[in-house]
Amino acid sequence: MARWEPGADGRLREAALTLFLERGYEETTVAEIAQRAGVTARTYFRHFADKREVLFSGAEGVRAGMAEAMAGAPADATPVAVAGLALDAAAEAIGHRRDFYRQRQVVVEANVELQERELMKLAGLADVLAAGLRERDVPDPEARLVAEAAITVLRVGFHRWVASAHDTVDLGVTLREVLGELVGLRG
Amino acid sequence: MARWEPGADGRLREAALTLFLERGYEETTVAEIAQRAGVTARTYFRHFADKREVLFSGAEGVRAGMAEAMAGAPADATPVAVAGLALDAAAEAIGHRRDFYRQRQVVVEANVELQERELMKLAGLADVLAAGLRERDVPDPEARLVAEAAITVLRVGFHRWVASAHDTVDLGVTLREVLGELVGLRG
DNA sequence: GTCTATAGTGCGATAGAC
DNA sequence: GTCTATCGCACTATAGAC
Repeated sequence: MARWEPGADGRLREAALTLFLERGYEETTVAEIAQRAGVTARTYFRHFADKREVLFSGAEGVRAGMAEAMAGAPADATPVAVAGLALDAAAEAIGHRRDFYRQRQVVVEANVELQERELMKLAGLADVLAAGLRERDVPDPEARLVAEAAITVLRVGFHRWVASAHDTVDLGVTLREVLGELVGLRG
Repeated sequence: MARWEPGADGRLREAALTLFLERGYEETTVAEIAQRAGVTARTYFRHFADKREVLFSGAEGVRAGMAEAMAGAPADATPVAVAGLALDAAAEAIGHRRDFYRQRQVVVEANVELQERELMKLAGLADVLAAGLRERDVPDPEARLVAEAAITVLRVGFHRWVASAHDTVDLGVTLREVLGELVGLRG
């Protein structure tokens, strides 16, 4: 038998979400999460930079998907069209686990620290988008604005999607709808 | 002579910004800020909910200004026009102290925790905007989208403004420019 | 105004995989 | 032997409880 069971990372994530749902984020200590996952608190902090990060480690996959989608977009695509493809990729990375994100959302909405981290992760995605647009020679004032606008679409659309009463709602479709509404805005 | 000097609040704010600029946010303890302001750490936490909040207490004035501007907007104004008036009010509350916000920005950009709090304050302003639009009978999916889009304008425009090399740039003008760019976006 | 719990860090030791 | 994941302990500062 191995000295330790493999997959500490996944066990910690699952233990954390379960405990946060049962007793709340603040009322759960890192030591308790670690114990439930069969490791020590010191190991928790080796996997996650801080207590909150256990709920947000999925963002890396989204970043990668968006960057790849932008790099592969047609050369003549407009900035907004490129952002649309990046949003499609985000939907691809997120949209197949609505149950998980609904549970996670309950925890996040109950705690300000977690909301802060969520916004920071979204800001990081905006940076990825802006960098991807600049890579395609979109000049910086416009690249920044389109990137931030696309993240607004992601935030608003994601919220509609997790709050929706129907399982059948597709995240990708929702994001495209919101993007259409945004570019349709008039003063 | 009074038992304590008046304006502990203002002294704490000033002491905090000075120390954060000199030695960095993380390297400064609450006890040091309190000592420089002539109070105890306990008093610091009576004035500010946590260590970070000392840099963000100005947000309340912005909230109030935006809410008032929206309530006073013409009855036939479009949602985007109402958001524009709210942005004008935000510029009014912020724009006259560019030096302060430039210094503050140096501190915030050097620390992730502070960036998280900043994003949370902006999200709070989005809530104010959405509520103000709903008050004017703008239905909720649109109210939310316009509110979040306006905060995108505020974020992008504020950043251009503090980063500008010229003292003469006006925040209100900048926000109007960015709002125009956003509603001008096409797919 | 003091006391305490918890988050988070640094470092050395350990045990297995390769 | 090297590399990696873990433990265990000592330690500081925040933040809240008493």
